[in-house]
Amino acid sequence: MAASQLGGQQLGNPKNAFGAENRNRLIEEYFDRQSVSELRTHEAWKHVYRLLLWPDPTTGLAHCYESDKCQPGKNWYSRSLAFHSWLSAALGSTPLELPNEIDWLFRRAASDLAADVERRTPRLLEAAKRQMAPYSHQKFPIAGEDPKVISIVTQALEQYISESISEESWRLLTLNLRQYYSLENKRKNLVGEGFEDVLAHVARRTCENPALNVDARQVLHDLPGFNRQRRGEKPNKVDLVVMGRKTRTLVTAKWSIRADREKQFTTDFDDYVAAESDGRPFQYVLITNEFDPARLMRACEKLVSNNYLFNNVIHINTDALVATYGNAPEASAARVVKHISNGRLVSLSRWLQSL
DNA sequence: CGTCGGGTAGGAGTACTGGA
DNA sequence: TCCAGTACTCCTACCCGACG
Repeated sequence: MAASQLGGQQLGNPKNAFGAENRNRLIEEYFDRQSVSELRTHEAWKHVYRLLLWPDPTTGLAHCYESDKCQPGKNWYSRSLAFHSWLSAALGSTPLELPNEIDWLFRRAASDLAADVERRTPRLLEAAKRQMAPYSHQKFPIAGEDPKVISIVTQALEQYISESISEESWRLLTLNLRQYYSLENKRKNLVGEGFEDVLAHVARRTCENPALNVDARQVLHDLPGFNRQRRGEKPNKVDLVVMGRKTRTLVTAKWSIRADREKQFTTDFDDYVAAESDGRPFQYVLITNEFDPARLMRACEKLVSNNYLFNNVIHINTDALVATYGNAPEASAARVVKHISNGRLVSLSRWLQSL
C-alpha cells in the first residue's frame, strides 16, 4: 500500500550493501583517502589486506586458514599467531590494534546493511502481520523466538537476574545475536567477487603503467582476440582481464582454494584457448591468498600439455607465507618456499611491477 | 517486485594416510 | 593397530542478473 513512497530513497543508501555497486563505491572512497606514497606499486598488497582481510572471531587473529583448524592447540594456531605477528609489524601496527587496521570493506558494508535493515523493517513487519492474519485463531511459533538462547543466557546469568525478563526483551536479544552471527556469512561476497573488484582497483591505482586496462568479470567472447564462440555455449566470464601493450592476461582470482574448485582451473583454461582468435599466446595467471602449502604447491606445479598451466602464481604477499610457515617448514611448505625463491610463486606487488 | 538458476566463498563431515 | 593431520567433497549462505 505504501509502495509509492519507496521511490524516493535517499542517496548513499544502496540497495545491496554487499553488492557490486556499493562495493565499488566503498573501494573508491577508500582509495581517495590514500596518500600518494601509499599508492606505490610495492604497497599494493597492503590495500588488499586492509580492505579484505578479517580477524577470525573465534581466535581474534587475522584469518589465514580455516577457523576450525586454527583453534588453540591445533596445528594452525601457531601459524596464525606467526601470521598475525608478521602482519601487525608489516602494517606498522600492534597485535592488539591490528583488527582495527583491516576488514575495512566489511565494516563499512555492514554499517550500510544495518541502515538498510532499519529502513526496511517497518514494511516487513506490516507484511508479516498480513501473512499471519489467516492464522490468528491459532497459537503459532513467533519468528525470532529461540528457547535455546534463552536457556543459555539464563543459566549463565541466573544469579544476577533479579527480575523476570519480558518476552519482547528476549526476542530482541535473540534477534541481535542472530544478526551478529549471520553477519559473518555475508563476508563471502566480499572475498568472492569483492576480491576481483579490489584487485582491479589496486591494479588501476598502484600500477605505474598508464596504458593498462583492468576489468573484472568481463564476458570472454567480448574481449579482443577471444571471439571464437561455439554456438549454444553459455557465455563465460573472466575473473580479471589485464590488457596492455605488452600483456594480454587472463586472471583467475581466488581468495582461497578447495580441491573441488581446482578442477575449474583447467576447464576455464580450455575455454580460453578455444576462444582465442588472434593466433598469439596469452598469459593465464592465478591470484590467490591461499595459505595451505599443498594447495599452493599444486597450483604452481599443475601442468597442461607439458607446460605449466599458470604462467605465474601470484600470492598477495609471499613474505607472509614465509613468516607463517616459520623457520622449520615441513615438506610441502618447504616446497612452496622453494617456489617463492625460484620465482614461480610471486607477490602481487612484484607481478604488478612486471606489467 | 519476486523468483530462480548460477556464481562466489568458508564451514565442516568423512575418508585417507603415514608414522609411532 | 591407532590416531592425528591432511585431503576430498559436499553443504550453506549470500549476491546478481534474467525474466515474468
